Order: sequence, then structure tokens, then C-alpha cells
Amino acid sequence: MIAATFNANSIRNRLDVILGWMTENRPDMLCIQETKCQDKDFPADAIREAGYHCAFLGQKTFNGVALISPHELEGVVKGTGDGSLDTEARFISARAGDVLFVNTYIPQGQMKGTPKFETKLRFLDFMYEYFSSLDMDDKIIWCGDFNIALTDMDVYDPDLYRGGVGFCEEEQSRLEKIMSLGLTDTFRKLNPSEEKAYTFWDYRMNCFRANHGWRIDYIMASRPLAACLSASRVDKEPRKREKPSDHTFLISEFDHKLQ
DNA sequence: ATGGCCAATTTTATTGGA
Repeated sequence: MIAATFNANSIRNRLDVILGWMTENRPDMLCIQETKCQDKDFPADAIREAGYHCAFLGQKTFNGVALISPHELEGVVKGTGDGSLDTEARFISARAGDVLFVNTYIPQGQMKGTPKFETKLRFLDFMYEYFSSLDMDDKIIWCGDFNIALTDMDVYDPDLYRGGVGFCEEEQSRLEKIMSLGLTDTFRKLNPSEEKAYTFWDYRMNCFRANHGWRIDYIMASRPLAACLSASRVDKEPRKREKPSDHTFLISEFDHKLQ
């Protein structure tokens, strides 16, 4: 089983890249964030014509999440079910075979002391409650743009950003608490000391050229899937292209056949 | 020079991203 995640920064602008990448990499599930379009504008027809199933939850201009898979999607859930968190399109889940895929675009948080930062922490608190209610011995993949870097390895200048939004204790401790329920950071498990492995580079200041990035996108796996994790890598190639997203694809592979 | 880009909408500016 292959799982992948990608913050597209507009699915309409990135559709060709996404479909090409799907053909090349054959994931069982691609989790997309920042689709940035309303459901009526989502390119579902083109995705289905390419041979994939999809589910999506969007809104005008901002946010938006989607699942794309060669497998049929079952039990699609759109939104957290917590009304105060569902004013923005940031959560979608579905089963493909015997695996539950959860795709989240966690709020960026803007600045400490703002309502947006409080919403980010509340979203993380919700995810703790959500996974607490599941059996983590089931096969679960939690993908997305989490907007949190966990360690000094995960941001190009830790001393510059330490304590700031995206790299502070309030966020990191909450994500670690969720992981303690039985979720493994698949990339870090297989690359325990690889530095400069990022999934996001700001468009500004030549960040990509300078490799000034952040690792803020994740594929988390529950116990039975973490036990059969066989590969995980960042694919930097799409970030080098013309008109790229500011994020790139993360992909993890498991010795498990969807049933 | 403490900022440079990009996408969508409110479009020839503004907002948000992280």
C-alpha cells in the first residue's frame, strides 16, 4: 500500500502535476490540501476520466481538502463534526479497502495570541479526541499539512524560528500527545537523522534554491501499518518545475495489500 | 533594504499563506 500527501496550493493550477504524479507513482491514496475551490469548481470530472475516485470538501478561496484514489472510497466523512472547527474546509476521511485515511489541513495559526492560533490548538485538541475514540490497532493513515515542525531537524534555521508559530512547544506537545496514542511519523522513522528533508519552501527569498524549508507535511501510520512500513521519501522534483506549489509530495510505502 | 512570491477574489488592490 502506498500513501501520499500534497499541499497543492490550488488544485486547478496543479491538476496536470497531480495526475502525472499519480501515473508515475501509483499511490493507493493521495491526500490533497489547499484545493482552494468550491465543490462546484472541483475538477472531479477530469480526475474520474483519468481513472480515479475522489472525494472533496472545499470552500471559496481558501483551504479545501480532497482524497484521490484508484480504489473506491467508502464511508466518506467531510468535516470534523465540531461546528466551530468546520467553518473552514480542513478535514476529510474515507476508507479504501481495510485502511482508514484521514486527511487534515491544520490551521497555520498566524501569530501567537490571535484567535487563529487558538483555533490551531483547538484543532489539535480535537484530533487527540478523534484518535482517542478509534482503535489504533486498526489500519489508519493520518496525512496532511500539519503546519508544525517537530524538531530542529525539521526547519532550516531552528534558532530563528524557535518558539514561533509552526515551531513552538504548544503545538509540538499537542502533536506528540496525539502520536503517543499510537501514530508513527513514517518519514522520520526511516530517516532518523536525515537533515534538510523538507516538504515546504516559501515562494519568497529564493527559499527553494537555498533549501530554506520546513518539514510540516506528514504521513502518520497506526501500529499495524507502522510495523510494515517499507519506504518513505520526499519527492522534490515537482517543486523544481514551472509554477509549482510551495509544498511538494511526501510518499510512504507499506508491505500491506489493501483488502 | 528585516522584504522579495503566489493564488483567488473583493482584480489594477487586498488577504492569506508559514
